[in-house]
Amino acid sequence: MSGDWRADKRARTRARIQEAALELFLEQGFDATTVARIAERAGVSHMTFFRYFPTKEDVVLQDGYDPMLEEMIRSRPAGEPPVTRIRTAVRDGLALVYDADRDALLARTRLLLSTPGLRAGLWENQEGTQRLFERALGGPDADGRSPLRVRAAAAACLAALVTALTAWVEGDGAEPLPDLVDEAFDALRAEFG
Amino acid sequence: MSGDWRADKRARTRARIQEAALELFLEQGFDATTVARIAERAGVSHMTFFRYFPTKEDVVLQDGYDPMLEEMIRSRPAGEPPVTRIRTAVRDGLALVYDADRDALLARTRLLLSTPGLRAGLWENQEGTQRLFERALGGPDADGRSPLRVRAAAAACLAALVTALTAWVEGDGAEPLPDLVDEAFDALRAEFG
DNA sequence: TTTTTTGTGTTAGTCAATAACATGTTACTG
DNA sequence: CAGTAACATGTTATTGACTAACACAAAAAA
Repeated sequence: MSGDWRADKRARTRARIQEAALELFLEQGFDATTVARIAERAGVSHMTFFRYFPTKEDVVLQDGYDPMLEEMIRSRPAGEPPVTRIRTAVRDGLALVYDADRDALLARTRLLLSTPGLRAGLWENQEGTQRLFERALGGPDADGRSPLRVRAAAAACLAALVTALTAWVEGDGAEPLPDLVDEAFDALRAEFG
Repeated sequence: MSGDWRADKRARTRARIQEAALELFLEQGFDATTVARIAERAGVSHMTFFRYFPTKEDVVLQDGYDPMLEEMIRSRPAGEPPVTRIRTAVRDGLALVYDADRDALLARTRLLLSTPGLRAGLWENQEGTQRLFERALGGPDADGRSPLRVRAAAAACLAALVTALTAWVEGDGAEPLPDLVDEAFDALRAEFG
């Protein structure tokens, strides 16, 4: 088989570029770091960089959390109200990353939220997450929910998630992230109930 | 006084650039239109373009709706629940633009939502709108609402607004926009109640 | 009139992103 | 094993957004 070999190498090159980029971004800031410099540190040419990541922003934006989130939503009891399933899955999924990698998550999220260019890309990137929520809301037990209703609820869940992340970063990670997620979802229940 | 004369001329130049840009964007698409071409049609140099708009995206993104929205929120009865005030203000404010300028609003919104670069900038731009909602929620009668709760609710309102706009564009403007805003807010009440 | 302010143009530059083409390296095939 | 196809990477050149430096003109203020 050939794929194994190549896929492995590809994955390693990809990781090397991503690490080099994150280091440089944290050292000098996103805007002050050129793609050429990242490529240099990763030991590749700037063209190779763009073959792995379509834009400079994507090096930071691509997190692979969606599959895990989807799994966590699926594993929730079927009877639960959809929004609750999403809420719990988000809280517990984030808790996993939080426990394993708190500091890295904090640094990356701070970078993401404090750099205008990256913030903008964030929402673009989370279109995937929104559709994931829509599937959870409009799936099997979508009792008469209109598409608009499904989308509005999914967008609100995403808003809660991002709000929690923002508050977490602004408090410098003092409060436990999962608690903030809970608070954000509670806020929507209280305000829209 | 000097300012009057100058301010007028500035405003006219600004409007000329914005019109030229919108025309070209609708004719050829956002990406296919260069700043140089916009400047040419507006009769200015490309440097002048950037003196009026910091980025190419800002020509489309800058709508001046926030002051009107703020006024409409303020003019709501004080006893009303904050989310209802926002909801009504958004619906009625949008209805004003809708009645006066439906086709232009549709074209501009479609352009905004269908161009990746502009979509990304949308959220960045609406940070102002979100803070406006936060003022409405956390203002005088913020009975024990935590900052996080205020922000989560404001973000959800914004999500409802954008969801309604998206649905409106996707349906090619068939449904009246104000109705969609109502539906989106109803969805949140139903889903989070 | 002189001086300063303000708006604009010109020119030259940086940097992200794309395209075209060359090269080396690994995998298949006879 | 020779040869060829497939793939990853590099080199070079180009476009286009955006910035900085400096020059110039016209109107405002002195």
